[in-house]
Amino acid sequence: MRLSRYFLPVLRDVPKEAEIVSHRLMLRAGMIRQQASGLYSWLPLGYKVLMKVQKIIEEEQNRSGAIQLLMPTIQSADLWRESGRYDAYGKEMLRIEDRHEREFLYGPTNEEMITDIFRAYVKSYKDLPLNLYHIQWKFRDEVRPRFGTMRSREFLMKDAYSFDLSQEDAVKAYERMFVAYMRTYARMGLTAIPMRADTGPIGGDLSHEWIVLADTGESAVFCDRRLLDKPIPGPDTDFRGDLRPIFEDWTSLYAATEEMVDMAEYEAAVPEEFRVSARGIEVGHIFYFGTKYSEPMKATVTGPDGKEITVHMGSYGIGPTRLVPALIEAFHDDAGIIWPVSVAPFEAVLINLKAGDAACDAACDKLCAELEAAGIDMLYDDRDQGAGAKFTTADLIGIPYQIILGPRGLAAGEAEIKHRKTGERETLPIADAVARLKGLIEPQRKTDI
RNA sequence: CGGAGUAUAGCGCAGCCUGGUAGCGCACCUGCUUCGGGAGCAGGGGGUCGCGUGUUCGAAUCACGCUACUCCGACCA
Repeated sequence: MRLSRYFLPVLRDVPKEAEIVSHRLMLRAGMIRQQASGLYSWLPLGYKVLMKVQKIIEEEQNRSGAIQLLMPTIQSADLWRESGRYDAYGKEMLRIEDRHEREFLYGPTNEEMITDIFRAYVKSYKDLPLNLYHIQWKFRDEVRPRFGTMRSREFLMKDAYSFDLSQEDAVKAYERMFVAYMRTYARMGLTAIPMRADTGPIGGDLSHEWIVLADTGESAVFCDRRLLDKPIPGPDTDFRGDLRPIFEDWTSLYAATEEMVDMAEYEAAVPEEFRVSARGIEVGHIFYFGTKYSEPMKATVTGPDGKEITVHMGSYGIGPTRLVPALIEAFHDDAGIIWPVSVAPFEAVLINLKAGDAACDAACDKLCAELEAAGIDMLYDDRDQGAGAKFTTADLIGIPYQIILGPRGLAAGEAEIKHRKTGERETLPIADAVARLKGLIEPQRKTDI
């Protein structure tokens, strides 16, 4: 992608409304634009990151056996009356009336709708277990939206729903999602710690949320330091097998958010040298809630003995529009964002130091074409601007590798690679640049960690 | 929902107290010179001063009302 032809409205000054670093950087890097309180447009660079995050989520959901579909944003009030949540949900739910004065709502979540789909088609125990998910915009009319897309009113959420014959089976479904979540965050380069959580208005009695440690996080958390370097289950994990040992391994060490923490229990469970008391950002939340929805909504299947069985359900949420700022909170420095390769909007940026110079343009055009042909997601800064402006932009938007070529290097037959994360620079023959960048980038794509 | 605050060009701000017809930096456009860490010079374009009502000969400026947005607290992917 040639930057001169791209749409990247970077800001020199920080808009005054932005308080936390991720919000500031998303605005400065031209990733988002606020349209109203808690409502954002995703500009091309931001959207590209959002889609990379979404793709990783999809791949790991699919790997775990969940099946993707898509439900609408607008839902009928009648469905929510069946579960009793139409009245229970309160003002956070955006209620809408259509031209016929029928009542609708902009979905804050989809338990009712997925249960409706399930009960319409699934009649036999032989069709279980089943886990259906979608990635769709949600709306919750937050009292106080803030921190950019971290807490917006309209947000994208991956929500999965599991259906099982018994509590025992439902817990297995819960464990599959648990492992899928561990892998999802790891592929984005994030260290996210599963913590026992309050079940909130969704209800239920088994719940974990994943927390990324960050000073700007909204919740206080207490956990065992040994959770931070625990190895993540690999790509060969058998999701049809017994995941109990992995689940127990991860949940054996103490970790809880402020709503759930019992300080005496925490101090008893965690030796002092391993205690971590910090702030964190919630990036995912999973629940087992039994028959809370299947019971009132009559989601049943016929069992082997011919009797009706009310299914046990769980729901599993990750917010991609929150993960993007969470990633920035985790990965940035004074100069800007530092994307992990797996979610970077571009994997490398080619900086033409003297755009307009015929020889330099020709060499850069050729190198860029070769890098693209090698499968690298490239941004090509071909703008007619000073070198400083280009370096500043590249640093700000956080592209993992900068490959720098100018008249001086061209005369020597050399290009330079700058590693955004470490600041390290290496000079190498132009002819070696493609192989070198490929070698650096490919292992970091984490497509099969 | 309680408390505090802001609203003037795309962004950041000054002007308001003490009313006299709007300014600075960046960005943008043109030309020339530049080109390894946000280049220089010269010229240029762009504003219903959030909205409404009032006071006044005259309102960005004073008064009243409204709206939007932000921050702090109670709630949440």
